[in-house]
Amino acid sequence: MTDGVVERSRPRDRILETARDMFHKHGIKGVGVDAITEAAGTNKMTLYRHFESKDELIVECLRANAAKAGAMWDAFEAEFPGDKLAQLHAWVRKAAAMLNADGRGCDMANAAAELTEPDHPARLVIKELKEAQRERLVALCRGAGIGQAELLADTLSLLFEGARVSVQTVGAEGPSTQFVRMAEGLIVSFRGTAAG
Amino acid sequence: MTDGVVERSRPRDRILETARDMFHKHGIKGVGVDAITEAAGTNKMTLYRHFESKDELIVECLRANAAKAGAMWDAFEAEFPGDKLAQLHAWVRKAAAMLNADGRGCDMANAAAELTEPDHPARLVIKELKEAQRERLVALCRGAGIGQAELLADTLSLLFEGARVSVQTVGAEGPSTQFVRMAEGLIVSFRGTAAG
DNA sequence: TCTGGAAGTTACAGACCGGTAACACCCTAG
DNA sequence: CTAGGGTGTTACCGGTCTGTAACTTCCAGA
Repeated sequence: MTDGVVERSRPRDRILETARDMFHKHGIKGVGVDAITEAAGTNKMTLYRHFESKDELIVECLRANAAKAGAMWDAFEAEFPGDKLAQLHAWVRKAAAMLNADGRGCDMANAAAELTEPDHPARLVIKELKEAQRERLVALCRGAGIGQAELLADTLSLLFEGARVSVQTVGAEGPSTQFVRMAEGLIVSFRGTAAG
Repeated sequence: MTDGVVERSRPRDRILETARDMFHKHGIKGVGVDAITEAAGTNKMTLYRHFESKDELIVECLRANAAKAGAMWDAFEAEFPGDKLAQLHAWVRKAAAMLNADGRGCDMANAAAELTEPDHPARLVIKELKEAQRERLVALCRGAGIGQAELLADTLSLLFEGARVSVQTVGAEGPSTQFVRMAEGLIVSFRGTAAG
């Protein structure tokens, strides 16, 4: 499992990585700090030497997720330099792959569902990342020469978000199976009305 | 607040209604049975006389949500008898209204995010309701004379689901503002290719 | 070799959790 | 009037939660 992480790395990194994994699988309120530290091969005191509270650990985990997502966008640019349309199609493929990865939805969305306090520190991070992802998608659509770039980006964004919660509720054999078809169809449709 | 509910009704009904409200606002794991019974103007013993466990209470709350959703569909049929296309547009309007109701997403989806155990009794109820809703939407699309009824229903379904999590993460001023425009556009587009 | 800081260990505090036992009460149906 | 079921009250159980204190161990760098 996470033994590879446990083996050789700093306790802080092991805790962060283990917490990300366990929060993803079991939810935030479904995992205690004791369970995290034990799975990370360390102990609670060490956790509290590196993170001042569980809430801060949660925030750091979400930030780590954001960083990973950012790397994904960079990979699109690296694979298809300058070709924004190709990058957009790469995003569709990547999104579809995420749907089949496991039955769990987006960590950000799940965290938002669990952390209901309006002033919880995690909510700001969640909003920031989601807005950043939206801007990335808008930039791709605009760069691909699509007229109503914002509308297409928002539509694709909602579709993907919906597909992720769909796999979490009815499973991978539900409406989410049509995601690629929907997304590609929308891109074609929006490209056809580029002058709009 | 819920005082209207507390005033004159059976303890079981008060508990159920109060639990629905509190689960919706604060999440399932964010509310204890003590808080529910206190808000419902009763006590824990009475709760456990009517529900054998918190899990059963959760399931009953979700079933009550399902019943309420069913009533919504019936209202569409009552308002536009036989006119499936009008009912479909009514669904779009109703969905948009839900987005602006409060910052919380779908109770079913949120519950699925929180209750990660694969054999949790609530997961079955969630899946059943989501599938029932999908069938209702497919029936509406088919009845409206749309060729690819399943595809349109799934697309609208994912859009709505995505919009609900979007308001929960970035707020009501995010991509979800475009929901009606997207949905109406899709309906027009699918009607245009009815022969498909 | 010595030292200082990071990490591990054990125990604990205080709160909350879901769930139960025992008992007093009240209100309605007969 | 009386009997009984639904309800309220109090106290409690065992477990888990976040977070802390005090102490020991280890290891790298000077």
